[in-house]
Amino acid sequence: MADRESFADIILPVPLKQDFTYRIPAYLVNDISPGKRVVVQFGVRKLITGIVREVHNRKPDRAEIRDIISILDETPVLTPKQINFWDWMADYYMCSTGEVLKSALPAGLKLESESYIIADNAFNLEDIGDKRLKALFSNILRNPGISVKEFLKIRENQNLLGSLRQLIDMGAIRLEEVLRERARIKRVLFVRLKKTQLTAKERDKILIDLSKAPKQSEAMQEIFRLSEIQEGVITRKEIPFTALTRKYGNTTVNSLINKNLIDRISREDLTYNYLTKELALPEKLSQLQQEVLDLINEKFVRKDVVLLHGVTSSGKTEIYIHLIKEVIERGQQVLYLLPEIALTVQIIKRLKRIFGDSTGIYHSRFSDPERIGIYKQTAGKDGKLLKVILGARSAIFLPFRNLGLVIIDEEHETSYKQFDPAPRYNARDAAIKLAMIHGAKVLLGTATPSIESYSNWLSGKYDKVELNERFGQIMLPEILVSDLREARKKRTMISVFSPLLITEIKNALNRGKQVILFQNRRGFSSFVECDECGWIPRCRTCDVSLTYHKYNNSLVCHYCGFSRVIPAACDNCGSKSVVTRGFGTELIEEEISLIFPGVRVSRLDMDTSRQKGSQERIIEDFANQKIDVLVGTQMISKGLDFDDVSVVGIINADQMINYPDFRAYERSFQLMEQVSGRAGRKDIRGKVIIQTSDPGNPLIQHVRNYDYKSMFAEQIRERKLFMYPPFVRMIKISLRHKDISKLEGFSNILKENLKAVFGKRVYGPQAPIVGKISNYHIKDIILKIEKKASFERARKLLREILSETVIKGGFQTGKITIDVDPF
DNA sequence: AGCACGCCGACT
DNA sequence: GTCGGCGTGCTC
Repeated sequence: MADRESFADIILPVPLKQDFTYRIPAYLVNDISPGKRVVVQFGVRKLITGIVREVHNRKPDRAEIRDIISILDETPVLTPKQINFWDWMADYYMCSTGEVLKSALPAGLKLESESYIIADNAFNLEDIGDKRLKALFSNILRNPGISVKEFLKIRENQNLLGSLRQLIDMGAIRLEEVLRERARIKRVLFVRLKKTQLTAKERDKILIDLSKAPKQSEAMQEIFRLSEIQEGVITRKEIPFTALTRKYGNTTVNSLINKNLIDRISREDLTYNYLTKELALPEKLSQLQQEVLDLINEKFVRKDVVLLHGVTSSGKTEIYIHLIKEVIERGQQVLYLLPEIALTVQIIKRLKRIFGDSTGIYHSRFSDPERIGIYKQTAGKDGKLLKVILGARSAIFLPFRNLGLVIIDEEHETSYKQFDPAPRYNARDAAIKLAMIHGAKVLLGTATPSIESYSNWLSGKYDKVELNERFGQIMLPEILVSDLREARKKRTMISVFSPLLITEIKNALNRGKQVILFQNRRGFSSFVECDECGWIPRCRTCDVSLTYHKYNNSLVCHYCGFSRVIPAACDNCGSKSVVTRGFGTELIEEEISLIFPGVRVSRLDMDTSRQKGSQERIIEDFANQKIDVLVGTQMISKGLDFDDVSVVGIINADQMINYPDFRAYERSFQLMEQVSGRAGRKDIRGKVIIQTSDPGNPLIQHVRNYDYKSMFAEQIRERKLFMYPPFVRMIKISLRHKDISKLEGFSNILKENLKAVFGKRVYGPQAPIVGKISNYHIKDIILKIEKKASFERARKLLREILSETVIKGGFQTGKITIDVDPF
């Protein structure tokens, strides 16, 4: 080995921009390579895992360089393409590579040490003079091998760190860093024939030998049956151990093992990856679908990104399936992204039925071992290479070996954007970058394109294919508008329902059809108010009114979690008439069962689907006609196909349209069109009833006419006028401080410094809608950078100004977050 | 982000 | 006197 010292630049999971250079001890030099995980000491004692970026001989110019403690991987967990992708993400979304690491790796691959208290048994308790320390030490002796965290917990988090320090100084105890145990991977047992292949002759001999043990012979025949038989030759296959023991008993199977006929092996439990034994062929495409598929392939020759604009229920998924098939037949991998809420059992089953075990599912509801399994198999480890990955936004971080196609379904969905913590990335945009790194193609699918993607087509950056017919010529539902103002004036409202909606619900139920009611707000009501003086209970530490939750009769702050029981009387005037205002899904559900007694009504929102499997259960019950009316938030708008829904009611369209955000208009259109798409199937034309106080609103007309183009034209005019995307790129800088005057002072200094460079591109500082959260006051500054200007340069300048201003402006106690392309 | 250190006010 | 709150600085 070379006599020069070796070093490695390590990416550590901390929000610091640089890598950290450690020395590679001689005994590790041959094993280390970029992309592997290593254990290093960081700070005073903490041990953490980092990722090797580069191995080199350049000795850093600093006094202390620590050694790498150990290498965790035999083969890299990270490909060079991933490191490239991480760097891009950190740069574009203005965070550290370490923060990307935190989001990107499944939890089980990120180890952190914990401190354990080790008592010196030789130490004499009586040597401690201080009574308190003595008590503490004897407490430690009673809890051998306890972690500091645990110990603090049993001592009810009293601040004992100082006292522990004293005990360490006198030599009574010491702390030991222990890496948290790796995520335990479940293993399952299999048996298989001892020999790889058996001829018919060998098989018969075995059975003759076993003739005196009928039970064993029977089991052996079963094993033959479950193996692969071709022209009399038996090729061994792995057969679940428990399946055999259950049938033939433990001793029988063990005897076969002892007779050296079969082997028992243990494998990682990959049950989540097996499913269908029999694979189905993709459905035959309609002529129109086939034309669209051909067109997409044609467009891919010239453009890397194609937008598939297809109305709801036009059979986009089937087109995806055919496209996926083509790509994997070329030996490449496919990433199929869906918003979390659309990743339902329905779509998973559909894909697994076609692509079987080569399909991997990756999203937050899966356990850590499962995710690690998918992670490894995306790279082709564990003896298996996944071809199709169906996943939510974090699936973009998987170690693809040879990505050929990325499908981003429901590309307009806002949930592709990660809000907190950093990196605040948009998985749609990041996936396009990922595809570029791999030289892969991208298909964006949606019934209601985002304004950004549609204008990217107009500008020639993307290409576009349209699909304007629903599959099987089902008609788009008829959309009716119900004027709430008029109904209120005439006093014909029944609770929150207009007479038109009530009539349509009644008709549908009488015909044995189902109803979906959409309200994009969960809970019972949004807040309570004193009818006498107008007093509204608010959160003490956040600048919001408290939300009423009926099930536990409490008022809750949705920002910090503070809750109190609902007051019997007004805090302000003492009046007993404290009433609820606004409403959510919970109230609608209750009203329906009051107005239509005996009707089976259920609710699908975050509150009812928090438990694992409950979402699936509700959807299944509705699909199986066990529910008549389903009330839901936007969760019901995605990827669900029901055959017997004839009426969809949008309870309050104004709430969406008037939301103070520049995307509210676009978003309302998308939501209403998507929800409408749930109505009408085989035989009947569905009906959608939109309740609004503003029936003349052009947006309502566009929704009615399924007129995307007019909506787009109108919206793009406004975006241009008021300088919003896609004409500019925005960066939101959020400043938070407990001291409002410090916050105001600093935000003004920052604004001035930014203006000196960015001029009129700086907007704010302005308090957001919720101006205070958990006692932290908030101010936002927005930068709007024109499309034609260099965004890279803008980010660089911003970084410089920020670090300079923070140091000079005394804002070290404040918090700053940066959100690029915010929502 | 954690974590340790060090400086000040509130209690036994 | 000491506890513990929080501001400050550092991490190869």
